[in-house]
Amino acid sequence: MPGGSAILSLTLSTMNHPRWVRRKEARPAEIISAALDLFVDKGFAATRLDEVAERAGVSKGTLYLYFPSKDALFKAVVSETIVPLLRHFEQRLSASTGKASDQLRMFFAEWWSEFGCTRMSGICKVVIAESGNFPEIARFFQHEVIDLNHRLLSRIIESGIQQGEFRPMDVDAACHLVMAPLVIQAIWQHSLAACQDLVSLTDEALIRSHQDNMLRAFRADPPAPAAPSGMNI
Amino acid sequence: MPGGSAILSLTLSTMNHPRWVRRKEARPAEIISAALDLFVDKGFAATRLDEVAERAGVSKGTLYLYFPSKDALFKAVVSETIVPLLRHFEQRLSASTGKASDQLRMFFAEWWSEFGCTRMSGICKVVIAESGNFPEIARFFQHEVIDLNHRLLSRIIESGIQQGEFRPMDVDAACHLVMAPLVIQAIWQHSLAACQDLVSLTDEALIRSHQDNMLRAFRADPPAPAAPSGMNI
Amino acid sequence: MPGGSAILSLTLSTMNHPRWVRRKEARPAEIISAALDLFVDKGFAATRLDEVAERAGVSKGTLYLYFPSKDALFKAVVSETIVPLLRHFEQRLSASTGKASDQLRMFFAEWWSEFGCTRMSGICKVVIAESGNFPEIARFFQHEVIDLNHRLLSRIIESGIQQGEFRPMDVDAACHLVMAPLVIQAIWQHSLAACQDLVSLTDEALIRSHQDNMLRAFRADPPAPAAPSGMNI
Amino acid sequence: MPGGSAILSLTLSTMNHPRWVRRKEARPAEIISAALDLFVDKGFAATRLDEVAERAGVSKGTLYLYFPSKDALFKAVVSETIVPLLRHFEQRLSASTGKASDQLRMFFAEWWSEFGCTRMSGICKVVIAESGNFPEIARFFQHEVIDLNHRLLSRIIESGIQQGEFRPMDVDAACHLVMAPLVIQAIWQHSLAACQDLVSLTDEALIRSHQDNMLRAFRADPPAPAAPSGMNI
DNA sequence: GATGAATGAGTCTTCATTCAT
DNA sequence: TATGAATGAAGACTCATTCAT
Repeated sequence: MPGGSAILSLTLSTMNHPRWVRRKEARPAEIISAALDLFVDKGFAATRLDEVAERAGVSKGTLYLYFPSKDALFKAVVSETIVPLLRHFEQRLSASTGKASDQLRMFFAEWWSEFGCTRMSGICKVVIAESGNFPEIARFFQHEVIDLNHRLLSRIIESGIQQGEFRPMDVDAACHLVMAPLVIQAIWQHSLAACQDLVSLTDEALIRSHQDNMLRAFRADPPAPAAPSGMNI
Repeated sequence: MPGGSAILSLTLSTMNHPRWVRRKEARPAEIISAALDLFVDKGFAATRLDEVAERAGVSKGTLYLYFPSKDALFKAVVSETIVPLLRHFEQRLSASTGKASDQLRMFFAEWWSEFGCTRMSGICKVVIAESGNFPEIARFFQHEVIDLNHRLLSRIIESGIQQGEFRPMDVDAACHLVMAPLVIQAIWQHSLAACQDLVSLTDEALIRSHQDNMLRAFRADPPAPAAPSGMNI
Repeated sequence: MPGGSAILSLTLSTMNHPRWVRRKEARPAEIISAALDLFVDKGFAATRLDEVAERAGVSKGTLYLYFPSKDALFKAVVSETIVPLLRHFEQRLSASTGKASDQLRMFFAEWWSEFGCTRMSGICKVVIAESGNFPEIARFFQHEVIDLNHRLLSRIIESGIQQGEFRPMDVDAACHLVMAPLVIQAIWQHSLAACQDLVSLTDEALIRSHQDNMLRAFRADPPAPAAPSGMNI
Repeated sequence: MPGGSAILSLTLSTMNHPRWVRRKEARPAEIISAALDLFVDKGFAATRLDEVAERAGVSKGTLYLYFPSKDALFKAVVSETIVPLLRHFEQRLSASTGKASDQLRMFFAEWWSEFGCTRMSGICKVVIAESGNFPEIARFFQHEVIDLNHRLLSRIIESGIQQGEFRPMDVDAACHLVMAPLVIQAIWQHSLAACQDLVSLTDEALIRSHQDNMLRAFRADPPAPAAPSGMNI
C-alpha cells in the first residue's frame, strides 16, 4: 500500500471492515481488467477463474453474476477492451489533415503509443492463439478491428497516391506491409521479449526505421532526372 | 497377437523389412507429426493426448513410452520440427552467391516455400501463445531459431551494404522489418485466415510487394550530382 | 422509495388498507404457495430459491425473513398446506351420518374433490420422494396426515361392519386398499400423466369404478340359504 | 475386518496388492447397482457421484468411462434395471394357463415376489419423483414398463370375463385398481415405511386382502337365485 | 513394447445463505 | 422491512498420468 494513506488505512482497519462492498457498477470493468492481464499472460485455457477472481478482488461466484461462463468472459474481454480503443484511435486520426506522409507518421505514432505499447496489444496474441477455438471471436476481431484499421490506413495511403506524394501501388498490400512490423512488435512484447537478453534495438528505434523504410518505399519516383531531391523522406 | 500367426509374422518380418519394426522407429516422428497438427490447431492446453494418440494411430499409453509428459511432447514438437528445417534452410541459402539483392530475393522465396506456407509455421503461433507458460521453449526458440534466422539474413544485408548495393542502415532493424510481414503472414494462415471472406490479395502477391518495397527501401541512393544524401529520415 | 412520493404513499396507505401492509401478512402464504408449485413440479433439490422468490414476487433475501432455510421452507410447505386441508376435510366428514356405504361414497367424493384433484396432492409425491432426506417430514406426514386419514376412514368401515352392512374384515387392510387407488391417481397427475397420450379413462370414472368395487367387496354376504360362508379366500 | 479371514487377509496384504484391477465387463453392472441403491434412497439430485463411485468400488473418473453424465447414468439405471425384470416377469406369466382367477393369483404373487418386495421397486418412486425433470425417462417408463404390465394384466382379466368367471367390467379401470395397492405398497417400502412404528399389517397380509377383494369384486354375479354359491372368492 | 482401464487432482459452475445498503 | 450483490462450499466433469494385462 503506497505511503501516504497509511494512517488513513490504519484508521479504517480498526473500524469493523465490511466483508465485502457493493460495487455493481465497477465490477465488470475490474473483472475484465484482471482477466485481460491473465489471458494475455497465460492464454485462455491456462487462466483459472480463481486467479481472475482473486486479481479482481472478488470471489469466484461473483464472476458469474456478471459473465455467464469463462467463454463469455473471454469474449467480453476482447470486445470491451478493443472497442473503446478503436473509437479513440479513429477519433484522433480523423482529426488529422495535411500531407499523407505526415498523416502516416501520425498513424505510426498513435498506433504505437495508444495501443501497441499497452497491455491491450496482448489481445492480438490471444485472439490469434485462440482463433481456432473461438471462431466467433476471430471473426469479430477480423471484421471489427482489423478491417477498420485497414480502412483507416488505406485512406491515408490512397490520398497520398492521389496527391502525387506516393507512387501508385497495391494499397491492400501496402496496408499489410505497414501493419506487419507494428503488430509483430506488439505481439513480441507479450511473448518472447523476455528472452531477448540484450536488446540494443528499442521498439521506438525499430518503428522509426520502419516508418523511414515505408516512406522511402512509397515515395513517388522523381519525375525527371533533374529532380530537386532533398525532399527528405 | 493370436497364436497361430506368430510364425507367419515372424517369417514375414524377416523377409521384407516388416512393418512393425519400422513402426517402432517411426513412432516418435508419427506422434510428433500428429501433435504438431493439433497443437497448431487448438493450442497446447486444448489439445488432448487422446486425440494425439488417435491421430498418430497409437494408444494413449504408447505416448508415454516415447515422451515422459505432455510438456515434453510439446518441447519435442517444437525442437524436432524446427531443427531439421533450419538445417535445410541454412544449406540452401549458404550455397547462394551473387548480388545481395538476388540473395535477398532467394531468401524470400525459400523462407516462404520451405517454411512459411507449410504447417510448420504454425509452430510460431503456438510458441508465441505459450511463451508465458513455457519459458524454456521461448528461450530455445528465440536463441536457436530466431537468432539463427537473424544471422542468415543480416549476413546478406551486410554484404549488400559493403558491396554498395544497399544504403548504409541499421541492419538489426532491417532484419526485423524484412521478417515481420513474412512471419505475420505465416501466423495469419493458422489463425484468422478462415475469416477473411474474399481474399483478393494472395500470399505470393503480398510477399512480392514486400520484396519490392524492401529492395526499394534498401537500395543505395543514386550518386546524384548534388544530392544531400545521408540525412535519412 | 425515492423522496417525493413518501407522503403520498403514506397518505394512500392510511386511506384504504394499503397494499403493502396486507402484503406483509400475506407474504409467508405467498411464498409457500410459490414453493409448493415448484417443489411439486421439480422436487426439492431441483427447486432453486431464486425461482421461488421470483414466483412469489419477492427478492431472494426476503425468503430468509420468513423461513430460516430451504429445509424449513420445505417443512412449512408440507405442514402449512396439509393442516388446513385436513381440518376442512375432517369437518365435512364428521357432519355426515347415515348408512356406511353412503358415508364411504361421500369420503371418496370429498377426498378427490378437496384434495386429490388439487395441486396439493402433489405434496404426497414430494414427501414420498424426499422421505429419505427428510425423516422428520416423513414422520410428520405419516403421523399427522396418513394416520388421521386412516382413522377417519376406519371409523366409517367399522360402523358399516357393526351395522351389518359390510362383511367382517381386516379394517386396517381395507383402509389401505381404499386409499391406494386414490393416492396413486393423485400422484399420477403430478408425474406420469403427461405421458399418457390418449387417456380414455378419466379420473372420475376410475374412482367410480373403485368405489363400486369396494362396495361390492365390502358388502356383507347375503344370508344365503346354505352358503358355506366365512371361508373368505 | 471380520474375524475369520484375518490370517488370509494378512497373507494377501503382504503380497503386493494391485492398486486396481481391470474389470471392464463387470463395471457397468456394478456401477448401476450402486447407483440404484443411492438414487432410490436419496433421489437423483441428492445422490453424489462420489458416493456412487465409492459404493461401486471405483474412482469417480471411472464412472465417466461407462456413462457420459449423471443423467445418462440415471437413465441407464432405470432402463437396465427394469428391462431384464420385465422379460423375466413376462416369461413366467405367459407360461401360466388355467382359470383366470388362478392366473390373477399368480400375477399377484409373482409381481410382489419378483419386483414389489425387491429394491428395484424403488425405481418407481424415483421415476415418479423425477418425471418432471426427466420427461424422456417418464415416457420410457410409461410406455415400456407400465403399458406392458397393463397389457399382461388386462389379458388375464379379459379372459376371465370371456370365460364367464368375471363379471363384465371396464378392464382398463380394473387394471389400474388391481395395480394401485401393489404399487403403493412398493413405494411405501422405500419411503414412509421407516416411520410406521408398529406395523401390525404385513405386506403379505395386505396383498392377500387385496387379492381377496379383487376376486370378490370381479366375480360374476350369480346367474340365478338358486346359484350354487360356494365358489369361494 | 503396447494397450487402454483406472485414477484423482484440478476446474468450471451452481446455488443456498449472508449482509451491506 | 426489503433488496440483491457477494460469498464460498460443494459437486459435476475433464484429462494427464499410471499401471495391470
